Amino acid sequence: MAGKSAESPVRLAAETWESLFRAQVAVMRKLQSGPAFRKLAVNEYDVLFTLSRCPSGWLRLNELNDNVLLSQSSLSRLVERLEKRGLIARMPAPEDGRGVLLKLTDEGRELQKEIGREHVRDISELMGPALTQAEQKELMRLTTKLRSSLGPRPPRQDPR
Amino acid sequence: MAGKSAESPVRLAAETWESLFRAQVAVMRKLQSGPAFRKLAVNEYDVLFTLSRCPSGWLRLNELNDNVLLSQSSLSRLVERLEKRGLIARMPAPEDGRGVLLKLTDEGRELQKEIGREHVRDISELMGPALTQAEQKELMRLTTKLRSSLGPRPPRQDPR
DNA sequence: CCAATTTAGATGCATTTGCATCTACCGCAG
DNA sequence: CTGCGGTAGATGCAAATGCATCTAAATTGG
Repeated sequence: MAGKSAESPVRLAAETWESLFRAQVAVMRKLQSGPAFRKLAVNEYDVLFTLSRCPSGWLRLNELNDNVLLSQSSLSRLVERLEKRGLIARMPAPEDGRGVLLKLTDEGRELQKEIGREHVRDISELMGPALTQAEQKELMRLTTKLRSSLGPRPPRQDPR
Repeated sequence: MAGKSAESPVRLAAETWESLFRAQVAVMRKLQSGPAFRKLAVNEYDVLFTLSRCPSGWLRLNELNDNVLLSQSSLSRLVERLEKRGLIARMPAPEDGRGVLLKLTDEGRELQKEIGREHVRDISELMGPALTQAEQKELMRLTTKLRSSLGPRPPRQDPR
C-alpha cells in the first residue's frame, strides 16, 4: 500500500506539480540573476512584455493582473512606478469609468525590446541544451493545455 | 523568413518558457488563494515541505535556498520566523562552524502534514481535469529533465 | 603556521508586497 | 430615477523582500 511505484492519481498530480514548480524556480533563478534584469525587475519586465504583445496596444489593469503573480494592489503600485519612470502611459477607460487603460510609451517599448532580446537569448541557452525541440514543443503543448484548462474559469465562488 | 510558423530554435525556447511560466502562475494563483494557505504563506509551507522530505531530517540553510525563489537574506528571516513560531528548530552544523542545520519540530511536522493533505487535494483537482495521467507523467518527465539539466551546476566560475 | 580569499549566514535599511479598506462607477431591480 | 449590490482601482499600514554589508569560520597559497 505504501509502495513507491503504486502511484495514485492524486499523488501523480502532486508530483507533477512539484516538478513543474521546481523547474520554474530553477529556470527563473538563473534568468533573474542574469544581466538582462539590471534595469528592471522581472515582474516589471513582464508587464512591459505583456503590453507589447497586446494587439490594440491598450490593456486593462485587471486583465494584466491575470498574467502576473501579484495582488491587485501590488500591481497597481508597480504600474504607478512604471508610469513615473516614463515607460507606460495610463488613460481612463472610455467605456468604463472605473477602469484604466495602459500602453507602452516609446521609451517603454524600446526598453522592452532591449531587455527582451537578451532575455530570449538567455532562455534559449537554458532550454536548448536541456530539451530537444520536439520535447520543447511537447512541453509547450502540455503547459498550454494545463493553463487553458484553468484559465477560462474566472474564479467562481460557490453560488450558494 | 519571418513567417509565423517558421519557428527558430531560439523562438521556440522562448515560447516554451513563457508557456511554462504562465501555467505556473495560473496554477499557483489558484493554489495560494485556496483555504490551505490560511495559516502559512506558500514559501513558508515550502520550507516545511522540503524539510519533511529530507531523509536525515536535518538540512542546511543554503541547501534549502536552492529550492526556493528567495534571496539568501529573505530565507534567513523566513526561517527565523518559522523558528519563532515553533515550527522548526535550528542547530549549529557540527562539521562546519558557519553553518546552520534545520529540522521540523513535532508541531511543524504536524502542520506540514495538515496543510499538505489539503494542498495535495487542491493540486489534484486542478491537474486531474486538465491532463490525462499519461500527459502528467510526460510533463513530469520533461520538467524533471529540464531542472536536472541546470541543477547540477553549482554556479562554478571558469577557474582560469 | 599565517595571511588572503572564499563561503555561510545575519543584519541595517530602503523598497516592495499584501491585506483591509475606501472611493467611484457600473448594472440591475423596483 | 433611486437605492443596492458588485466590480475596478487606489491607499494606509504592517509585514516581507532584496541589496549591500558585516561577522565568523573554512579553505587556500605560501
